[in-house]
Amino acid sequence: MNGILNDKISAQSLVDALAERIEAAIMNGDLQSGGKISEQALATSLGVSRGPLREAIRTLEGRKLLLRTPNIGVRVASLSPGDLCEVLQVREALEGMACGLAAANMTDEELKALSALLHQQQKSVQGTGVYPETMDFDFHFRIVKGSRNARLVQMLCEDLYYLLRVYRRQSSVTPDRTKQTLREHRDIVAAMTRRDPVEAERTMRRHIASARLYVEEQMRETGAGRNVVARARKPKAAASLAGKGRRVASLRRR
Amino acid sequence: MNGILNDKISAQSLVDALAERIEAAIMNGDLQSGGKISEQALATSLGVSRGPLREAIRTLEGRKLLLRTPNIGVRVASLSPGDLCEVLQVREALEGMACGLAAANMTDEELKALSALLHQQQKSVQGTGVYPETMDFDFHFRIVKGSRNARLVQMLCEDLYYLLRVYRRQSSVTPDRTKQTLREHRDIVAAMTRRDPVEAERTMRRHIASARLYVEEQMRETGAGRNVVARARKPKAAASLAGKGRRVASLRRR
DNA sequence: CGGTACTTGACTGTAAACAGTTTCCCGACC
DNA sequence: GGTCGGGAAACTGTTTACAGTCAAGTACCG
Repeated sequence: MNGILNDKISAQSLVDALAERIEAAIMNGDLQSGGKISEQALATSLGVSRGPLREAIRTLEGRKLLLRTPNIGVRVASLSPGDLCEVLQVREALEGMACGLAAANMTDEELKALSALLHQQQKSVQGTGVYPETMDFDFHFRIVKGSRNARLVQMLCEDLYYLLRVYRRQSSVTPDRTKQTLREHRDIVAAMTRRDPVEAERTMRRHIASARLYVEEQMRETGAGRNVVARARKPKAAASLAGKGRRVASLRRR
Repeated sequence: MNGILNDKISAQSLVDALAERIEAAIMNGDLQSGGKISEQALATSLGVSRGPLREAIRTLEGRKLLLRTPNIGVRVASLSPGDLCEVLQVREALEGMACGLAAANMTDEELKALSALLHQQQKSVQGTGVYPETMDFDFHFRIVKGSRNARLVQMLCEDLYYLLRVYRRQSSVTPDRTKQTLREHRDIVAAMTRRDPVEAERTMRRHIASARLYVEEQMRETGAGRNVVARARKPKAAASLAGKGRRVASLRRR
């Protein structure tokens, strides 16, 4: 049974492994957002049967990464700029709360480490003019975990961050707000170091709100900002998820 | 939309119907929280096969109503008071945000209707000393919808409210805070009527925080407040979910 | 009498076949 | 030539069957 599919580790159940792979495929762009997915084709392509695949789809459906229309099929969610704004509002509320809690609950060591990370970011910016995305992720991740609220952590890190990463993929709107981001991060750390939950929440919310306002600005410029992503009907994105080597599956005729 | 939670129609697919029924069974207490459930037994009991049932379970798993341990089984989530506090913190953040948005985005008519609902609550309290739970739900529901943020609506109304209802079932901690609740509702409506988003958010957060503080108070009184609900190991809660009429299935020997 | 190992049983995880519905294409009719 | 109807293919939804794994109960040995 093993050897069949789990080449790496992670995901002790096939369903979880599938969910991860599909998620990755969406990130990669192997599965176009808005595109329809054929269960059969995807199953063959991944080298599994439809049972586990359907369960994996249900999982991702719960995370709003896939959308199902009864008797029609499943398609990859496409975030319009409007949707993105909604998500960012939610994130503002949640991560603001998280930051306030973190200001109260993080240990001094954790705060020191966070401060160190901030300095790294600054150094990276001075050197290359930009800093890696993972650093930003790490920054927010640490603060959220510092809230000591498991549910908050899960909602932010497992649900929202994924969505945002998908969006970043689909429309590479990576504005050059590096300098401002850095300034805002500094304010956040400052408030947290002062152990001031109210101010910590305020600065974090402002930080995220400024990202949202940027998107809204973009929306006003480029038309009403309803779906930028094509509402593709035909594409049938299923293919090209070449299973890890076996069964290349040259289906897809037509 | 119409009723409280349109449990009338909905569920065109078997999987969705199952998810709803299991959810209801958890509310009812037919499925004890913390209890283990057997796929096979539940499937027979509901008169369906394991495929759709497993998908329904995945769905509810995503909503944190069911927990799965690989190769062991699925059990109903049991919210400890600590968990409840976490959920209430999340709700405070989200619904605070929603209320602020609603103060800006609700129409005058909607505000007027909200105010009317508040008066109904007052009248009901004057008469019976208490007002129906549905009224409270309706109140919050309208405000959340008034935020005009679909994702916020979904997270609050489809995820959190269910969880809270499950909790209310499992430990009937229904404190008599009617009077205070009413006062807080009045403050909220007042702020919204003034179209003051900041104050609206603040009052709503205070409203939810006071519920959380009450729970924390209870926790301090009744021990450390780790799981009140028994970590039942044997119960095998599956039975007694008599299928929709057909196939009553008197399995369960042993 | 207690502990350990083995056997047995049930349940989860997975795959494949079956049934119902939708959609699309082609032909006939207006 | 266009439109409407019928039929076929494909896909989703569902059921059934099989294999692997875990847990508990029992028997045997120390």
